[in-house]
Amino acid sequence: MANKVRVRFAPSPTGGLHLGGVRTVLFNYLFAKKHQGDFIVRVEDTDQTRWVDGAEKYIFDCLDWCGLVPDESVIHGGPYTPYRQSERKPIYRQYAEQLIQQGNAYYAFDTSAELEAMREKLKAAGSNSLQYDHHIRMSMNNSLRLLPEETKALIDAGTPYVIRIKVNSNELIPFSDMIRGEMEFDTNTVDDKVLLKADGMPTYHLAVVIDDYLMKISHAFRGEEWLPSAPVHILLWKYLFGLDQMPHWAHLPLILKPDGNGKLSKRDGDRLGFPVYAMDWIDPTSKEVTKGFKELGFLPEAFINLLAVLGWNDGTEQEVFSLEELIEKFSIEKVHKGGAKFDFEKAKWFNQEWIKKLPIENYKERVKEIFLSKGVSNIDDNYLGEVMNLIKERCIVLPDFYTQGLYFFDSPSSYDEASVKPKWDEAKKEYFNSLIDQLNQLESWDAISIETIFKQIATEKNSKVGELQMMLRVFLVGSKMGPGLFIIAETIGKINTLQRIENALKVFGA
RNA sequence: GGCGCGUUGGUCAAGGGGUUAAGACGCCUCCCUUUCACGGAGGAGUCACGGGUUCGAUUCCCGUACGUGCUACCA
Repeated sequence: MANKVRVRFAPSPTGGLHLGGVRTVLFNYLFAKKHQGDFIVRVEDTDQTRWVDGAEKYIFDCLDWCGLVPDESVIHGGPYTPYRQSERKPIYRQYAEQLIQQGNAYYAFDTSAELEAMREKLKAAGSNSLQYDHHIRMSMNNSLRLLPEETKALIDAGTPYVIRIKVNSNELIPFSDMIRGEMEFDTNTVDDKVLLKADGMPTYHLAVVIDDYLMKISHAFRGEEWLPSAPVHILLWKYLFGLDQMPHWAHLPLILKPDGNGKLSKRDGDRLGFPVYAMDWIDPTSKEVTKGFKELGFLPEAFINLLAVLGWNDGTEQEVFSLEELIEKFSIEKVHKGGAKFDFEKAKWFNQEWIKKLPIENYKERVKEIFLSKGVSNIDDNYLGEVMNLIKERCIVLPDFYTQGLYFFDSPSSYDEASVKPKWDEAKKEYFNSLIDQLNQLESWDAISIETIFKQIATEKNSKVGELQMMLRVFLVGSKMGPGLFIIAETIGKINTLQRIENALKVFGA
């Protein structure tokens, strides 16, 4: 395993891709790229009952959006095809049988009713453990207790069975984690996990070990929720391929709910009003849409950035990192051990930073689509670019370009009357009428010239410039918002400016 | 219940036996702007608790509490 760095992300196609999932991908990816290694995506679809149509494609779409491109996968190909576990089904049984030959596994014929009865019995007896383990396996319906010919007869008769690992009692399993350091598990607390299900599919436990071996995975990153089953995987490595072949493990901390009590779930996003999935996920049966970061107007650069610093930092004060910087600076040793609560406010801040940082060309098309979808047509690309540069520092998510910039495309549909009316009088009216006259004669339409005239008339009429500016702003924009007043006038052009002042005069006029 | 993992401000976090315990988000005040932002200057707010070890613990050790994960023929 001292060879090439090879890591894998192993999602189950069961629905939307969660924040935590993307972060796992990201850490895998960063580690691989930092060490000139390979990033593999293997689809773990061994549970046919949970398989969801479209989920696999959706996962790859998300990775694509994030810019985390696999080197090998179901759709990218590679030397270890197939990369979908359901298509590798025949491989697993052979290893399960090998374990039985070696005495490290056994056939179990217990029905789910029998298993339940066993657990009830243990519970009634006040047992601390409800597990299928060395305490009870000799009283269950399996090949350990049955005579060989009885087992054979059951199998020949087509009785459904599973294959379980046989975990020896009183063994200590040392385990080294790149993030958590040295640990030890007591096999007395580990149960005889099912390795091969009755339908012939492997469980996760068997499949990861075999595929990680076959695909020559050197480092395995996964969520902390897998830590308790690590001893099963280690035992499997020991029995099947040897511990020296085993990848280095790293168990990532969990991303928790902002308000405490558990790991972040899709439900929390719905409840608290923020996305949890990378992209919109449409449930194929219910058609229910779960909003994603992308559709809410996040930039992939920001999304990656915010995920990277949730549980990791480089020890400096830097917080804004590009993917390239992350690859360069990432180190697994600096990943936190404790879980982190997700903070949507901070997430938005990252997006704002990236909107300001990136050239608008990076996201202009997406902004254009937003305007189009809101019914603003005939958008000139150069004009849109001008507008975007003017307002980008007041946008947090992409749709803000619409709310912050609509007046560059349409005249105000209403005015902030409360700001204007109390100060409106004949003198103001007179002022704006001469402003119209003077602007009409203005030859070069630029912010400085407009401002010069604006102030010149104010001085002549002995009026307060500030108050007039506020009014002109309301006339042009509709409310007290936006960048420099005269640059707005310059941008929307002479005709629009004069038109808007006249419109406003009609409203506030007499 | 059992087993695992964790615990620095409201949140993300740096740090690590002796420090005024960084920084960021959020919040508050002020400046800039007769707008909204951006930007700038300030402010409030923290080492879970109890024992050790030590001249000295936020830092090391042990407990406790709390949080969290697992305890499926799900991953």
